[in-house]
Amino acid sequence: MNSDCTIYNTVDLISKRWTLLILLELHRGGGGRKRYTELKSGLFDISPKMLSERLRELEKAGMIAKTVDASRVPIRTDYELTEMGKDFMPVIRSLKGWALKWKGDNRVCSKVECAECNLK
Amino acid sequence: MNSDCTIYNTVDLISKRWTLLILLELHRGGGGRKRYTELKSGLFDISPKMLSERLRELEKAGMIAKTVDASRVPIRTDYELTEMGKDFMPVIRSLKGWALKWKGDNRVCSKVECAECNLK
DNA sequence: CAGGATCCAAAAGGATACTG
DNA sequence: CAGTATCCTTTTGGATCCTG
Repeated sequence: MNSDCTIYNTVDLISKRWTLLILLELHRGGGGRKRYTELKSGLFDISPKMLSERLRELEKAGMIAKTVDASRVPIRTDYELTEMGKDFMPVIRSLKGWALKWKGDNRVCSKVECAECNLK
Repeated sequence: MNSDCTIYNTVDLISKRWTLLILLELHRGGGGRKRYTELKSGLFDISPKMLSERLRELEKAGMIAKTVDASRVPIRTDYELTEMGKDFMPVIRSLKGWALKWKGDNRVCSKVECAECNLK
C-alpha cells in the first residue's frame, strides 16, 4: 500500500500477533531485563519460532534492545525496552482507556497474570 | 488466548488489515456520512469482499453505524462513525504522535490524499 | 539456554464474476 | 449502487526436532 508511510508501517509492526503482548511482558513488574525463557513462559503459549521472530522485528524497529553475555556458559541473553519502546506505553494506555470506557461491560479480565491487562 | 479479555479483543479488532484505514477514511474531511463506493475509491486498492467484511465487523463492534435508504433506486447506503468510533480517534492520534517523535526520520508520507496520514 | 530449521495446517486476503 | 459468492494464492502461525 504505502510502504513509505510511517503511520502505516507502524500499524503494520504493532498489529502483528504477539507483538503488543511481548512489549507488555517486557514492561511488566517495572520493566528491566528479561531472558528469552522468561518471556517464553510469561507468554505461555508462544512457539519459539514466533518469539524469536517478533523479538527480531522489535529489535530492528528499535523498540527493544538485546544484550548477550557470551563469557559464561550457557550464554545468557537479555531483552529490555529501549526509550522508544518505553515511550510506546502511553499509546497502549490510551487504547486501554478507550476500551475501559466503551467496552466496560465486557470488563477487563480478572486474572492477575494476564499480560494484556497488566498495564497500570 | 484470552477471549474474555477486553484489551485483547480490542487489539484483535483494530489490528486487522484495513480497519484503521477505514476508520480514518470515515473521519476524513470532518466526518459525516460516506457511501460504500466512496469508501472503496478512497481506499483504492481494497477488494469489495474486504471492505464489506470490515464494515460488518466495525458495525458489530459499535464503532460505525449504517443507514440504508431503500425508498429510492438504487438503494443508498451510508456509513458513519458512532460516538464510540469518534472517541477512538485520540488513540490513533496518540499512535501518530509516537510515530512522528520516534520515526520522524522516515517522515510521514507527503501525499495529501494518504488516508493514513490525514489525521490532524 | 537460546534459539534455528523444517514441515504442515489454517487463515487471511486478492481477483473476478455476478446480482437484486 | 452495494454488495455476495467463489476460487485460489499467499501469509501466518503452530508443532516439533535439532544444536552450539
